[in-house]
Amino acid sequence: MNESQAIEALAALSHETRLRIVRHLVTRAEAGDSAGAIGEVVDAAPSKITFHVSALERAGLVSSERVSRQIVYRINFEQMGRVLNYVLTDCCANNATVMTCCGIKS
Amino acid sequence: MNESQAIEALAALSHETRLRIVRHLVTRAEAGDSAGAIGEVVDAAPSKITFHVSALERAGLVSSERVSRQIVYRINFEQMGRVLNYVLTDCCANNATVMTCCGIKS
DNA sequence: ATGATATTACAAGTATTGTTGAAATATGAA
DNA sequence: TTCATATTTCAACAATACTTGTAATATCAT
Repeated sequence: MNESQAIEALAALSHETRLRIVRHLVTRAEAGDSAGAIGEVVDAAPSKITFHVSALERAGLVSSERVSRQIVYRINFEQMGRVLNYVLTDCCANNATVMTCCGIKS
Repeated sequence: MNESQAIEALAALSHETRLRIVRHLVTRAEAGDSAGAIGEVVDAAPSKITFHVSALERAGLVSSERVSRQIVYRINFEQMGRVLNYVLTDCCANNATVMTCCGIKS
């Protein structure tokens, strides 16, 4: 993960609706969820879901797969971890205080 | 840390100049650095530094202290850790894959 | 007080991002 | 093919964020 990828991911995460989408998709894990179902959970119109979920997908935080009439979105756990690792390592130089406050032991 | 604080912090981190400022202040640690010195390192005009460093300060990621004619800025390591912890815990439910990709053992 | 230095505040303009509703596309069922 | 459902695309608009240069403020030294 390079700087511009990290910036895109951080920007994608810095929005209430998108954070709600992420949280919901995390609970769905491998099952994922359709745009329509996501829209009901986060209470947003279809075009809004497309807009925000596209931002998450561009950032690599979410993947999509068409399943018949629906498009199923899934969270990309690896990418979420990479973003956190980028901030921790490339920005904070694995600072001990940051790691402790982040809840990391070693 | 609540959701809106996390969103503000993530937004603050999702900008090239601000990320450069953070990286620089991390290397300076407790010593911190003045606005002018930061401006030279990240190659930005004074008003630009004020604008971006203010965003970081509003997000609690940086603190400031006047020392004679200069204002010294310091990174807030605790807050950096809290943001990462928020994403890891409140958004990713401490998912094992996320933790592994983030470089966390336990 | 005056002048020099460091920083911030402001205003104007530009750019980017987000919202909304309507039209277009894709898929499956009758 | 025709209809219904699911999603995307688009255009117009609103709201934020960023940049730039200039003026204002704060501090220190003379």
